[in-house]
Amino acid sequence: MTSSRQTSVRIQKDSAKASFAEKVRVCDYCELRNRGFCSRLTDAQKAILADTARLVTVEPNKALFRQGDETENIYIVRSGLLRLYQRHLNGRRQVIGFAKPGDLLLSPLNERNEYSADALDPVCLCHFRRQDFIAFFQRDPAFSAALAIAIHEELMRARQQIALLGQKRAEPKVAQFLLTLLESYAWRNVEATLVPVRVPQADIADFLGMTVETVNRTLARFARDAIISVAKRGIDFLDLRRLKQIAESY
Amino acid sequence: MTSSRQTSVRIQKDSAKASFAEKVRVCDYCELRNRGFCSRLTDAQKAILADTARLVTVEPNKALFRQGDETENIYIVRSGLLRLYQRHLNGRRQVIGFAKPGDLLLSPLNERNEYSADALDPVCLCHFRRQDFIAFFQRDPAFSAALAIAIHEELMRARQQIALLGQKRAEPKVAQFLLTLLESYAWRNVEATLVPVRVPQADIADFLGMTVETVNRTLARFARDAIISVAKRGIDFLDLRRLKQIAESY
DNA sequence: CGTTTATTTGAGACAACTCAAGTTGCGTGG
DNA sequence: CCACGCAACTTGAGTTGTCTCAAATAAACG
Repeated sequence: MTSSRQTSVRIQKDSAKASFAEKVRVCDYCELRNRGFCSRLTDAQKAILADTARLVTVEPNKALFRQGDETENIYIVRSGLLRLYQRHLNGRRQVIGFAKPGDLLLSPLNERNEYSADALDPVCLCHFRRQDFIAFFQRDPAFSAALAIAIHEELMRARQQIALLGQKRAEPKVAQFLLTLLESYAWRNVEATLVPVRVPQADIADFLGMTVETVNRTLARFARDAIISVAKRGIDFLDLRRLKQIAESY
Repeated sequence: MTSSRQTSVRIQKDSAKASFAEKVRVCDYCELRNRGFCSRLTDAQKAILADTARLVTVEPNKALFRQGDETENIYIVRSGLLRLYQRHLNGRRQVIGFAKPGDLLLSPLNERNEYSADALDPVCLCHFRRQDFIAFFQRDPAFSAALAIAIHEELMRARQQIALLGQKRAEPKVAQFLLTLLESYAWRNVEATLVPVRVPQADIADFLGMTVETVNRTLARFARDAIISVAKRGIDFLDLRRLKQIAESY
């Protein structure tokens, strides 16, 4: 169980004051314009959204927002990785996922945050006032369709995790988790075999519903068998074929 | 693992041939007009939907549709209970939920069914051609908003299940499952303490990621401790307070 | 009434958990 | 620059809950 951390978000004012044309250019430069949620929007829609967008950065291990707080903002991740988690009545922490570039955080359909989010590494995000988002949502049918699709994709990811948690043995769980993690970094380079962040083992444990010790021993076994290699900067995938085998083993 | 069952759906022609006014009346009589997905629609929207709606019934233990097939229809459950499940590469079956009256089955956003559905008891549903649904979806922004909300609710239910599966011990899992099941029958009568269907233990096991034997032993323990009482017709809840205690125990 | 399917029970194995102790890495302050 | 403290990671030993395998009811179905 992690102790509660202080929220620390830095808003970049320059972006807030930029002219319309400049803001559109911010989107132009963004490598995500054709990835994730943004890719579903037309240029016109992007321009309108950019008009109300602000940039924020979050330092590693700091909170972006907390479960239960009023949902003031909706976020789109530009870079970095965040852990998303819920806390349950008995105090147990359930990590519900990891947000990567292109992901939409929080839904305008909720008044309060369904989950907390903290940064695992330096994170940069666009954010929008929920009210603006709702207004846009009600005005533009194509936009609400895009949102429906985004939520639907999140639903399918949640189902993936259900399949993962339904597994009984530790090795397939960890293997599948590692593969999913790699996938989320492979959208640029198909041959990528490096995940460039260190995901705390405690987070993996709370994601997969196991103890830290078991996660650790499983990772150690994978490392000993030269399937992966864990370094300070992240995880190297040495034997993808074998890892996939393990992931699919019952 | 259940053997594959034959799809057997009976379409009620009389409804298909009913006049516009009569169809609206079908909605009027439906006790679900203010529950679930339908409750989010205006009378005008309901009338348009009813225009393309057909009624179907499914016998117990028969399939309504199968994972991977082309999504021709979208369904709304009127009565009965269905199990929804996916089959994974290794052959494992993951029950992803149980559909109750008012629930929307399948998304027009998918070309193919994400999951299979079979009836646990006699089931009656409204169904719509996916194409009609999409057309409506694109034409009416308020309708796509309603759909987004429906998908979002499904997402939150999926997160509930994630929390459930994240649990390590068997008793809290089964207890929480039972409470959720009861809840889905308590929308009319708050004091309801009876679930009037027999959910096969194999389905519970594949839902919770445990074996039939463990599910059985856990249920037996609950019954021995007079927390529940399992009969042919369903489950009686004798000690809700105790069950909630167990559900929240770590 | 025989055949199939679902539930129940037992005994034993084993994987994951608990508890406890050590190690490593890293930032802070002397 | 080193000493210190804290948090994350690692390792070991022992326990236990769940799974596996096997077999005996009990129900459902034609």
